[in-house]
Amino acid sequence: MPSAEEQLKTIRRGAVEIIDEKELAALLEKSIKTGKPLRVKAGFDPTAPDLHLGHTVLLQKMKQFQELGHEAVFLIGDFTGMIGDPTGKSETRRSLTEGEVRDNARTYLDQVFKILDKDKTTVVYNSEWMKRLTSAEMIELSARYTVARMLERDDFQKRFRGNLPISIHELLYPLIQGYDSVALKADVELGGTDQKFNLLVGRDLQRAYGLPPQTVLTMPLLEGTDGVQKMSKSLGNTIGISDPPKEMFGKVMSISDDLMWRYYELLSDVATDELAALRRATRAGDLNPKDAKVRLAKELVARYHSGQAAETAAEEFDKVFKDKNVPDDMPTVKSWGPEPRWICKFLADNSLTDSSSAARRLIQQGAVVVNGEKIADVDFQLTGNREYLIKVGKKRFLKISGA
RNA sequence: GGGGAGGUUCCCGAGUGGCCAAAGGGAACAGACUGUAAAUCUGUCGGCUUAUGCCUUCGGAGGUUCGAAUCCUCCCCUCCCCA
Repeated sequence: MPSAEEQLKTIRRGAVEIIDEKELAALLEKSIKTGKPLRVKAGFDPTAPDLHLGHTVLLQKMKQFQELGHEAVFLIGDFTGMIGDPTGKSETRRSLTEGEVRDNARTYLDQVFKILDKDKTTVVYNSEWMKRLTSAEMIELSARYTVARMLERDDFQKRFRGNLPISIHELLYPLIQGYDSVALKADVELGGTDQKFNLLVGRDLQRAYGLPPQTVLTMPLLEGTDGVQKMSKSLGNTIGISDPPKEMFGKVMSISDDLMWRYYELLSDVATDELAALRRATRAGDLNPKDAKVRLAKELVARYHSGQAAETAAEEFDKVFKDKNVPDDMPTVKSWGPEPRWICKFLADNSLTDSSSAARRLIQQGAVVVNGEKIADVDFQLTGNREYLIKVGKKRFLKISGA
């Protein structure tokens, strides 16, 4: 096991806040001395079935703990999921049914082990202990926290002041999440910055139950491909971890350079020192930022697909965009009888464009290339029994194979 | 229960009888520039075989009118205030 100082360096990477870093250092020292790993907990709300890179920031941090020899406890908040985390919500969230929660939890686990080491991860469901908690115990738990402290939370406070409803069960959410830390005797809990309040409740409750308080480590919310807003499905700026290799590669390549470094820091396995070197080299002009980006894109594609898929995606990418060639694998349709076909309709029928009107506009914009020649005539006819290679914009290709 | 505001094209949002396929912004797409970068600039952005043309669209259903997103009736939904 590396020294406490070395471990801290890794742990600090990308972190927004560590409460309290001195405590954590002490925990690490102790763990080294006793040979007992720390229990590092992170809870996941099984409400979102589609994971994207934003969700993996925490997993990445968990993995680092794992590699340092600690115990990763992956908590599925199946019980709390039925409440719905009120964090950042301006209104009561719909509760999920048990079935929905179970299904979501399963997809989570399928994806999670692409990052975490399955053999070194403890998976727990908080329904395990929460379902057994008696009403009396629940009341006892509630007695350890006050309404005033709950209302310190920004979102609750705003709603309270704004005379918006706060259901009682929403107040229970942080309490239960905190109780999870009690039940698990967690040493460290990881969470996004938006989770800070909940994480701190865990600390308080552990103290209230006579346990040593956990260290809280918050990670930033990853910016989406636009580089500004947090990655979220509703903003359409996500890179999904089940995106196909080419798409994932392309999306990573199109992020800005600044964002690239952010992704490196939060998502990559490239060691912190090496990363700093990469950055220096780029700034000094010794390394083309594009090459740094390729490396990142390859790493991510390899993680969620395979090394082979990453290589292929990279090759295709250069082929299409750098050398402006055509990709190896592109959709192909068979040619037809002798009669000519109007290109606009053809493009629409083969979903290269949304409609023939759209195709017409694209032609007018000079975006349609047939067999290497830019088409200018919106009336262009494709002849039957002939081979064609059609390109629409930079990314859409279609091959018509001869008869 | 009472009072008020509102539902517009992918999203936000203007439009209150014809000049509206509907301002503006965002997203998206295309072109230029590049490192497929990002940023920027330009253009497109309901559909229709080719259109000073036709069709569909402004919560839903009817109605008034030569003509409605705009007026009327009923219905559905959302939000706010009071109780």
